[in-house]
Amino acid sequence: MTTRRVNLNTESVDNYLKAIFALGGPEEERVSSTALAERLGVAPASITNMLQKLAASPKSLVEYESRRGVRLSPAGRLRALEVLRHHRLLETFLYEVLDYPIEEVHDEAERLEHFISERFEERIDAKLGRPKFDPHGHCIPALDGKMPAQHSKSLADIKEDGKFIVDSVADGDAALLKRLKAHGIIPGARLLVSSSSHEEFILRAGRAAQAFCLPRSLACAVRLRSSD
Amino acid sequence: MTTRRVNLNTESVDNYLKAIFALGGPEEERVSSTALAERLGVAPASITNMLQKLAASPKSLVEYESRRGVRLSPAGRLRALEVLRHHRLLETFLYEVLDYPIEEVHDEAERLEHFISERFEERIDAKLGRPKFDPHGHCIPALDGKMPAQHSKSLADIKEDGKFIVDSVADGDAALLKRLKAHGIIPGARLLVSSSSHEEFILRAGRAAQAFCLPRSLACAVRLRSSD
DNA sequence: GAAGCAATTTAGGCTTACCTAAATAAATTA
DNA sequence: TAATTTATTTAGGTAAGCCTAAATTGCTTC
Repeated sequence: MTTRRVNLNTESVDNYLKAIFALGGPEEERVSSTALAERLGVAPASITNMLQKLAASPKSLVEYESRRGVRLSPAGRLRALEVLRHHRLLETFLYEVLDYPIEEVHDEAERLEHFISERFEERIDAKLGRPKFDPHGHCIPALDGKMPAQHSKSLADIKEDGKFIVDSVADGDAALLKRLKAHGIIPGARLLVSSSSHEEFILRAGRAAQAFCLPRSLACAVRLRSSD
Repeated sequence: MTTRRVNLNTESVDNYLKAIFALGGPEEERVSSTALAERLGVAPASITNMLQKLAASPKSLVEYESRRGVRLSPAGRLRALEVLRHHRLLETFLYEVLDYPIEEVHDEAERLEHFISERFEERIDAKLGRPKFDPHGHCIPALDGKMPAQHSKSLADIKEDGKFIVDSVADGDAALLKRLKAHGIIPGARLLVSSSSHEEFILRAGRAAQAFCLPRSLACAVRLRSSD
């Protein structure tokens, strides 16, 4: 029989919690092993194993029932938000203070988020003037885990042409991010959206910028809010 | 039989290389397993094990002969210096940009040095104006591993009373560092050294500062150069 | 209601970097 | 030189966090 205890303060556990948080969505629905396996790039069996250990641990971070998926417990949610806070503060810091190009902040933050101290977190937060948003337009959770409600909608859900403000852009795909930036599609920009076909959107930021064709499959990388 | 290959890009290997570099001294003498074990806080058998793997690896980072100690190869030395560069740049950055108290920079840098990218290194180096010394007065190795020769001497080797300039202070012992700072004993300070007994030194920085009694056992934490 | 299928879990392995205990080698002392 | 002490290495083991292959479970669908 396998051991029943885990050390909960590992990079690995943090990544599981982050993934459950992200996949659970705002409704915090149960997340399946398969979805987690895909997200974390790990075999489904490894997921089961880790979830069993996490659930069996005294400090319960997740609620897990065999074959019925996982959810974060309040403690797990708080931890996930702490890591997210680290991540987004780091991204902001790399962008604002160290002049990283936006498409490179994610990977660096992804590595460092696990290793910075509370003091480091506090100091960059102070240095940046307690920012509320990272350079992608994502909001930075407060120390107690609070985040203001989201009022943006995914470009993927836009049904008719119109004018919007870019709320945020996804940080995972560096190449896409670079192209979006090159066309002026950055948080806060005015954006003219027209749907050329079932395949793609045509986007134009400001009037100087060239039009940009974005396949619908990537449309979820851009979130919008109405332009007043 | 144990495996003959190691992944050389691990935090652990970096720490071994750093320790060998530090213990070898400027003459780069062979370092014993016991000394390494003590420095790294690990059982002697674990040292033997790791050294055998390191030595057997194709990319030879160390020269190791059974029961005769280890030395760094040129490649190992370069790697150790890269890590040392990371460490000292980070310390400088935490101190100058993030306003850390000097006694806290070491531990944070010790953790982060393994995870920052070349880009991060370059950016903090640029931000700091390509510094040559860290806040403890230690010189920062160049990208190619070069370091200017040291012209300081340990307080422990001082035989007669006199006036000196504080060259550097050791970074490992936070409590001591804090006390030294409180008495004005920081790199660049003028220092009056008198030897009260076989047990301790009496140190006075500037004339405002209070005298500070430092046990001889800790004297190696302070390095001096002559005051012109 | 049985067959087929996809998702999930169990079982058993591997690697890394540690550990302890026992064996061996080298150095010191009598 | 023989005996003792100390340093080092060998041998065998552990915990994490991953893996693959082989069950198993819980649906669908006929």
